[in-house]
Amino acid sequence: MTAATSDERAAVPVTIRDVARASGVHISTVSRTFSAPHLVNPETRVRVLACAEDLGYRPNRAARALITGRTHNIGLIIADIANPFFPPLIKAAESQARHRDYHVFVADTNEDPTAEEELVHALAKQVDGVLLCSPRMSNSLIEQLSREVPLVVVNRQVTGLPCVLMDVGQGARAAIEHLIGLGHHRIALLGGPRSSWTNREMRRAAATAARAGGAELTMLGPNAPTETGGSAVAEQVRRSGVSAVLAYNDLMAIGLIEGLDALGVRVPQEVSVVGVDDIALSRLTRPKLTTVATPTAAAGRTAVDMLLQQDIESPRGARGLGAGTALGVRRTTAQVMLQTDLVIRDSTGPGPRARPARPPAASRGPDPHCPAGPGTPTTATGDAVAS
Amino acid sequence: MTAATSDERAAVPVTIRDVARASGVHISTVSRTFSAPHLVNPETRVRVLACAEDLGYRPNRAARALITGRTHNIGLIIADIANPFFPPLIKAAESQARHRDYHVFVADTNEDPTAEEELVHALAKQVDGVLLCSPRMSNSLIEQLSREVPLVVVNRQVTGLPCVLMDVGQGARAAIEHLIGLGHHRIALLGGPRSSWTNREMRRAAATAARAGGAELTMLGPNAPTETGGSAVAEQVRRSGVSAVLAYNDLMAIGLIEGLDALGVRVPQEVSVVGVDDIALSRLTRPKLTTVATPTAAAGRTAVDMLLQQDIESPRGARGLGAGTALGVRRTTAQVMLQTDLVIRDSTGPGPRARPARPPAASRGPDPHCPAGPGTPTTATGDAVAS
DNA sequence: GGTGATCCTGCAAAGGTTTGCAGTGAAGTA
DNA sequence: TACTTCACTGCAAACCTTTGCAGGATCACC
Repeated sequence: MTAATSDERAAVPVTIRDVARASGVHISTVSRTFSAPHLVNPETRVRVLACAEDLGYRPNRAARALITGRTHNIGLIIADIANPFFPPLIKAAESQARHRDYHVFVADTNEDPTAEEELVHALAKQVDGVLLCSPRMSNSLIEQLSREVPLVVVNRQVTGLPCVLMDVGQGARAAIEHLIGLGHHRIALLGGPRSSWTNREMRRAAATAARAGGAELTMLGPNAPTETGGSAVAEQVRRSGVSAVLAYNDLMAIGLIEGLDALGVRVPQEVSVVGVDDIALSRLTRPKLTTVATPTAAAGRTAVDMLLQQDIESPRGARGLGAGTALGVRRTTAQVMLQTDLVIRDSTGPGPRARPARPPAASRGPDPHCPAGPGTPTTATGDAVAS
Repeated sequence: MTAATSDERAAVPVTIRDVARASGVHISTVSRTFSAPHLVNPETRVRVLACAEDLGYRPNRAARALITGRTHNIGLIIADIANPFFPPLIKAAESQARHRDYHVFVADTNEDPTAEEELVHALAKQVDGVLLCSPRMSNSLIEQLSREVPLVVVNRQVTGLPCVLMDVGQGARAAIEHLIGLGHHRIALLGGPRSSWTNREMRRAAATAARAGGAELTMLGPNAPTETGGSAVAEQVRRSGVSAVLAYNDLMAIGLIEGLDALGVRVPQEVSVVGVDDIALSRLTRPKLTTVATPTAAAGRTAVDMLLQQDIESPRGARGLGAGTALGVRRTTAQVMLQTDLVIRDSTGPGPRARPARPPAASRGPDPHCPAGPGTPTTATGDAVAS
C-alpha cells in the first residue's frame, strides 16, 4: 500500500503470478492462500497476503469461473424495474447475495415473455443461478429452462421447482373480511394480468371469503397492473354499484382512486378501496391506501438463499454425469410461502349499512376504524413457512 | 433442435469443441464462425451454425473474457435502488447496454461511501466499466478509482472524467421564476445532502434567480433526501413565513406537503411547493406535484453510451504500456449536460400579492395557472448538450 | 507450367486460476 | 537408526476461447 504503487497499480493488471514472484513462492501457494488458507503455512500466508495487498491484487473471477465452473454471479430477471413493487426486492436480493460474495446481474424484460426466455439463455453460462420474478412465460417453458440453469421462481408456483410465494390468498381473505366487517356487501375484485399466479390466488380466496361472509363479489378484468389500468375501470366500478373494491395491486388501486375522483366519487366515503403490495407510494397518496402488505424484501432474501442452497451441492458443469435419471442428489424443490398482512389506512371506510351511524365528513384526522393508527401499520414479518 | 437433444442439452455443458467435433472442423473455425464470420466459408459456416444450434451451444463469456480482456459487462453502482429516482435510470441503462450486447451488474451502496469504493474494487476485474450514480465519495477518490477501471459519473461533476449531468441549475431557475411570477416573494430552498453536486448547483442557481427577481431566498438544510427529511422541516417552514418552497427532490417535497398538512397548512393555498425529479409518484399524490423533470432515462442511456465509447479504443489489460503520460490515446472526458423542464401541476398557486384577485377555493378542476393543463406536462426532451 | 494472389482452415500459444499428485523436510515413533 | 506421519509447497494439466501464423487448395494470369 505504498504511495508509489497505489498510483499506477491498475495500469497493469496484477495477477497471481506477480504476487508469487514478489513473495517468492509458487503461484499455487498464492492461489491456496486465497481459496484454501488452511493449507498454507501461517508465515507464508501473511507474507503472501502482504504482497497481494501491496500490489493491489484482486482475483480474476472470470479465470476462477472457468476452472471451478462457478461464477459467483446470479441473475435477476424482472418484469419491470420501474414498477415500484420490484426495487425493494432487487435491493434485498442484491444485498443478500453480496453478503455471500455473489454479484447480481439485473435484467428487465418489459413484461415480455420472449425476452424472459432469451435472457435466461444469455445469462445461463454467466451465472450460477437465476431468480425469475413474476415471470410471464408458461410453466412448461420455465421447467424446460430450469434444466439449463438452476432457477428459483418468485411469485409463481411451478411444481417441481423451488418457489417463493406470498400468501396473497390469505391477504385477499383478510381484505374481504375487513370490508364485510365495515358493512360492505357488494364488492368488486379488480383483476390483474391473466397469466399471473397472484391473480388466480386472489380470485379464489376472495370468492371464498365473500361467500362465507354473505357478500356479493363482482369480478372485473383482466386489466393491466398499472395506474392506468386502474383508472380505466373507474366508470365500470361506478356503474357496477359496488361500495368497495379490492384491487390486484396498489398501482391499480391508486389509479382507480384517481379515476373515481375524476368522476366525483369520493374515497372512502362512497367507495372503499384496498390495494395489494404496500409499495412505499401507498403511504403517500391521499387518502393513504389500505393495502395487503407483501414481504417483498423477505422474498428477495429468501429467493437468494434458496438459490445458493441448491447450488452448493454440485459444482456445475460436472461432465460425464450420465444423463437421464441419475439416482444421485436431486435438486431441492422446497416451496416457501411468506405471510402477508392487511395494513388498514384511510382508503376504506364504513359501508352502506353502517353509513347512517357515522358522523358526516370525517375524512380528516385519525380514523376510528383504524385499529393501529395510520402511522403504525402492522408490518409483514416475512416468516418463512414451508409448504 | 431435435426433441432428443433439447431435453438433456444442459446437463452437460456444450463447448466449442463439441461443435467442432460434430461439424468436422477445427475449434478455431467454430470460434471464427461466431467472432469473425467473414473469415469462414459460407458452406462451412452454415454447417457449424446448424450443429451449434442443434447442440444448444452458447459461447462461454468467461473464457472469452479471459483472453480478450473484455467482459462485455458493466457495473452500475447506485446509492439506493429503492429511491424512486433510480429505477428508471437503471432500466434505461440496462436496456441500452443489452442492445449493445452488454450485461449489467447492479449494486446498491445504501448511501455508504465506503461501500461505493469496495464495490468498484470488487467489480473492477469483472466489468469493462462502471457507472457511478450520484456517488457520495470524494472527487479525489473517484479520480483514483478511475485509474483502476473506466468510470462514468452520473449526477456529479468530476474534472477529467466523463460525466452525465442534469441541468438542475436551469431547473431551479425556472422554478424560482415560476414562483416569482405567481407573486411569491419569500421563498425557501429545502436543501439536500451536503455532499451532493446537485444540491450545490441548485443553491447557486436559485440564489441568482431570486436576486434577479427581487425575491428573498431562505436556505434550509442540509436534510436527508427522503420523505422524512421533508416532513421534518414542515414546522420550520411554517415559522419562516415563506409562501413557497423549492425542495431538493420530489420525495422531500411530498414529505413536506404531508408535514404541512399535519400542521393544518394547505398546499398550494397557503404554501406552494416545487419538487425536483418528476418521479412517477409526483403525478399520483394530491395535490399533484409541480416539479422540475430530470431526464433520468436519457441519463442512463447516455452514460452507457459514453462508457462503451471510451471502452472501444483500448482492449483493456494491455500489458507493457509504459506508465506515466503515454502520449497515445487519451480517454475521452466529455461531459454531457441534459436539459431539465419545469412541469407545472397543482402544488403551486398564486402568492400573497396575487391572492386577493383569485377566486376562492379553486383547488379542484383545471387550474388557471397551469398553461399546459395537468394531464399534459411539458416533458423533458433529454437532448444532449456537450459542455 | 510457373508465379502470385486469395481464400479458407488448422496449429498452438496464451489468458489467470484451481487442484490432484508428488516431492520435500521435519517431527514423531519404534 | 529406520520408518511413518505430517505439514507444506511445487509441478503441470485443465477450464474454453481467441488469434497470429502458416499451410493447403484453388484460381487467374502470364
